[in-house]
Amino acid sequence: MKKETRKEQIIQISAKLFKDKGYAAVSMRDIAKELDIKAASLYNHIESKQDILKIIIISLAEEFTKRMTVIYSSNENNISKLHQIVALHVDIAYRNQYEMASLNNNWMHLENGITYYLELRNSYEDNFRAIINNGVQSGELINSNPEVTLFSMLSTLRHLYLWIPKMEEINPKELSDNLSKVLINGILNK
Amino acid sequence: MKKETRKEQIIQISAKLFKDKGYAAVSMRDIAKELDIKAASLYNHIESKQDILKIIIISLAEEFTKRMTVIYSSNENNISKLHQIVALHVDIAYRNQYEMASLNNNWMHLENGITYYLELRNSYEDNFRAIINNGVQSGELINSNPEVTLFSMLSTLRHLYLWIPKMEEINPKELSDNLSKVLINGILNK
DNA sequence: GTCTATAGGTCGATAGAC
DNA sequence: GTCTATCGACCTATAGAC
Repeated sequence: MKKETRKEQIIQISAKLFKDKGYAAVSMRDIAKELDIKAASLYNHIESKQDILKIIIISLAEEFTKRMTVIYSSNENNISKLHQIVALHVDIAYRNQYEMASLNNNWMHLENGITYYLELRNSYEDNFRAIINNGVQSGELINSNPEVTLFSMLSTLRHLYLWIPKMEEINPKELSDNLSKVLINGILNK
Repeated sequence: MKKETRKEQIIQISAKLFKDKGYAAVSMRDIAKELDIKAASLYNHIESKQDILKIIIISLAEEFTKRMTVIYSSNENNISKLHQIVALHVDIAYRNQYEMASLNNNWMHLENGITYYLELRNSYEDNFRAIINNGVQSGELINSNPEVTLFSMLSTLRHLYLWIPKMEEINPKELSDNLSKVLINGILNK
């Protein structure tokens, strides 16, 4: 197990604080206090408070977009792709509970990098939308409003991080299977 | 049509700004500028910045909890109650797009009133959970993990306000019907 | 890599004139 | 009901000693 660098510690504790109070309400003194150092010392490891936020959000957004592209480009059927999207979100949410909050709620505080973030998010959503539309066209999915289906699935998947801590008795595999059933069987044309 | 008081203007513009940037990132000067007055003038109409947040959140949380109690206590079957919950959220989301953001993302900044808010939210969630559990017991709903069903529905319904502005071509009735189909048919035991 | 000290700015809120 | 002026607290970030 590799030892965690000071920089990694700062990123991690910041993500936790950003989740609890939001980017703007967390001060450099708050972050430093959690690490038992003074705020000025943080600047030996990171460039600025903005720098911390950017690292948290962009690295996670890039992972989502890359893995979505892989799913979209595969040769599976569209129902199978939707199952894989659910599994993707469950996997990332379990390993990045704090970071997910910034992705959802703090991206508007990005100064440099907000355009790039929005490009990543749009690419992700476009692929998701295309899979749903293809599923409707092929008859795999019922012909209801695709935007509503997209919105419903995305809202659930993006906020998994809020509920995972409350569902301690369930493991990632079970959650993924259970969610797939709830989210997808409802839109199957059977 | 009753004329909007200055206080109502302040609440409304604050809710909009809180949605865009979050409570902590909005200053009294920001709010005042939108109304073309100085920040000091705001204090003739409201007590404090906290006061504004409390009014936004508590009034909306009370409406949710009251109307959920009515649904829960009615003599309809559980599927019908779930349809009514969807309609309730669609109705409130259309009329309170900005306020919904504070309910979801700014409640942790409440100083006085956070306990009351959490009581209202817990009461709401408990009634929702009971309807799902009753539906499972009666055989109306499939026997999957009720917490996952609750989480999935709540995540979608609580974030309607993010998508309503993007779905201009759909009206509230259509959205409610469409969402009911997507959310509920998936958990019907058929 | 941590500290103290501090620059330069913004914050919420109040006092008091008009 | 609005304004100007201002207080004291807190903010991010830097300089420079150790």
